[in-house]
Amino acid sequence: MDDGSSCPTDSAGLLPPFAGSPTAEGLEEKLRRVREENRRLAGTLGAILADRPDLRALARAPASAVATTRAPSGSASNAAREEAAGVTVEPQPKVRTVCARAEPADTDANLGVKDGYQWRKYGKKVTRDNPHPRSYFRCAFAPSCPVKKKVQRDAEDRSKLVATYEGEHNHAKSPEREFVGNESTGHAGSRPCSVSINPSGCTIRLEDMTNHGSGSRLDLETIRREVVTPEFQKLLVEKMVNSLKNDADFMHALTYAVAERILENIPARLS
DNA sequence: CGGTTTTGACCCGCGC
DNA sequence: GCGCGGGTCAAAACCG
Repeated sequence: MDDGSSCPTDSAGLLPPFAGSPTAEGLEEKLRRVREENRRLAGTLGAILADRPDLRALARAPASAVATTRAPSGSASNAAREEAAGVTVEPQPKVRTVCARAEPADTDANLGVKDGYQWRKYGKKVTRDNPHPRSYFRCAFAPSCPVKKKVQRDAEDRSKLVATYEGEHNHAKSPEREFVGNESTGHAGSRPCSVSINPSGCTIRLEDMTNHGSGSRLDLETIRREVVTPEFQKLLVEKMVNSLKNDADFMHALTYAVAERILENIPARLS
């Protein structure tokens, strides 16, 4: 799933898997049915895309430009907040895969704490198809939280990380880790920050607010009170929405996810 | 000293 | 039934 060429959510992902013994007649019959199905789907897709130039452009775009995952569904809003450092994401209710760029200094341990949640590593394993070890994480914020996360470097591209999330959090993000994300300083988690969103990179920059104004220093309690106010949160949400609206990559990923969701339902309607 | 990470051992599902 | 491989456990090591 590295460059998307083998991504199961490409055109091949529209085809249902087959089971049973692969006799020549059976395979020919399956091939014939697959071709018919593809013709029907192509026709339906063409009709859908006829009046949507943005989706047409997206359909032509390389799969690597959008997320690589198994059958996608659900809200794409998670995409924006996942993995602060240049990430393409597609969410899924139970299992979803996130691809991210790895900083050279990243270690297996700190790969687990970049998405706003607190992770506890409980295992490491070298798998057969990848020379890089796979790390296993559990959500450390709530002991009862069922979410697990697997992180492994891409077998061919060391700079690419693949994180697989299983389950959904049954709690809010850890407040202490909420501000983790300014990895260049490594101190953002313990300092009061302001939030600015970079529309081009889908990243949220956390700026030090301890030098607020001309030397006047805001104390932590003041900032905490400010941050939890509905006004601040509303402003933050509005800012995020505006930034995401202006982010072509995000909009492409979103429309791609919506298009795929629609296509998922087409075979059931036609049959 | 308590929490976290490491790592070898173990468990379990799956294919043959 | 057996072997393989992925996932998890748990004791030891490590770290702040």
